[in-house]
Amino acid sequence: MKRVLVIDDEPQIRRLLTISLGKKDYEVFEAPTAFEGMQAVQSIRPDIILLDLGLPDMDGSRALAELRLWSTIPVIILSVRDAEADIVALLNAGADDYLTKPFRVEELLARMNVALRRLRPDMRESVYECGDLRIDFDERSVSIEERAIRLTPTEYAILAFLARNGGKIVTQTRLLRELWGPLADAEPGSLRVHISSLRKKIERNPSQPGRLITEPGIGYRLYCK
Amino acid sequence: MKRVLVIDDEPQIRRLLTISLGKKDYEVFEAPTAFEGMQAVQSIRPDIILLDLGLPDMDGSRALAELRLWSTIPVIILSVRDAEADIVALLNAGADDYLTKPFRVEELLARMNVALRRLRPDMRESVYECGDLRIDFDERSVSIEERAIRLTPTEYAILAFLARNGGKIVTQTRLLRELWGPLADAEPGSLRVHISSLRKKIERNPSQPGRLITEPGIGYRLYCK
DNA sequence: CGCCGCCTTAACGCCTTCTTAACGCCTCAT
DNA sequence: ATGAGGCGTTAAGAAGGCGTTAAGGCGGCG
Repeated sequence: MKRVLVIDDEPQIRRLLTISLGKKDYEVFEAPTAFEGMQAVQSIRPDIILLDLGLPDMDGSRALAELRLWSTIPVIILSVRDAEADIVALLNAGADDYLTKPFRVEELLARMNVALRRLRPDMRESVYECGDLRIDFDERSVSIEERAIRLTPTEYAILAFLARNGGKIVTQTRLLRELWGPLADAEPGSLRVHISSLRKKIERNPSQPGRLITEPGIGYRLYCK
Repeated sequence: MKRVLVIDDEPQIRRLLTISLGKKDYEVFEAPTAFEGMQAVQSIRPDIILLDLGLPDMDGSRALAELRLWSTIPVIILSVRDAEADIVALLNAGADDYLTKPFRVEELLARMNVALRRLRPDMRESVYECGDLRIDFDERSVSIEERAIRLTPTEYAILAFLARNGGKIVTQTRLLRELWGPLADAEPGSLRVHISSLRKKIERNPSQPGRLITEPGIGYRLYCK
């Protein structure tokens, strides 16, 4: 569910966008003036902005320039003007796209997707953190108290799987299947060895685990202090 | 100085683009067919691609789909077709923009800037610097303590790819795909040799790497001191 | 044609990682 | 109390990954 802010002074355009975007998993917010639009950006924190150029109170390019002083939210310009100079100026001022009215709704949606798609990598949080233990799934790195821990592939796989299950109990069979695939007839013995060596690396006192907890007869879970 | 690959079968379009983009700090490469284009992406490693839809040997959307299997290089579609369905399909298939021929050159340049601007920040930096190691992506040159290092094309490709991934672990398979393309059945053995000779050039003590770190069982990463 | 630089392949040895087996501890049920 | 089974630990062996070197092939260039 993405939030989109429509800044346009024509009520019928806002209505059209509210309806058509509302059907497509967007939460739509409206602002009739640039001034109210700027305020709305602050309070609403939209994921993307649709900005009309013909606003009564402020030139669209001025509004965009001001916005770009402090925000990198994607902005798509909607305008009746089709002059190349306008388009170039707005795109260089930081707009992400420029559509000429009357625009086609499906195309607008596709172009909104493009603008949002390029944003993903920075937005995505892919770290597990719990006490002083930290797992960065992107970097594939593990650290305790800021100190990096070296794990073997299997050890990392176990820890990552338990972390992804967020403290819930994971049965042995599920872990075995996760590590060696559903077909392999995996030995529980091998798993026990990996658990042991993993504990040596992430537990203060490996003989009394504080994180990697055994649930007797069931499996294991990652306890978050 | 950015590299742009123009894939279009009409010589006059290629000529027009080569001239007008050449004036604007672009190094222009041309390919008349989708097939040659895909090969050129491999060898040239452009920063952005302009793709015509009306290619003789392959449908443009097919070409884009294949490219997107392994690459995220920005692609702008150039086409005579103006049907909404086409535009939406291409944008959803991973295109970054869509311009209808005849297009306006200034607008194209502005839209190319937008596409390049949206890249991850670390991707569009033209130099990588870390300790005494310095990589200039524009010049394709590498230096340590101000001393220039001579690297072979493959060595440079490995180092540059690791640097662009900013210290994160890069899987062997990803590195192999990056170097020899997605189709090639690449030999890990060859990669190991290149890594070895690369280390001889950039490491103080190649037998105990301080920069180009091996992550056993996974891949490599460039460690920034 | 011969030289040179680059890439690939193969061989070998080292080292990490995984597996297996043995043993001891604990818990629980009989 | 005692035996059985689950679990943790350790050590040893096997397997495979990785680094290195040398040799051969390919293409560019004088």
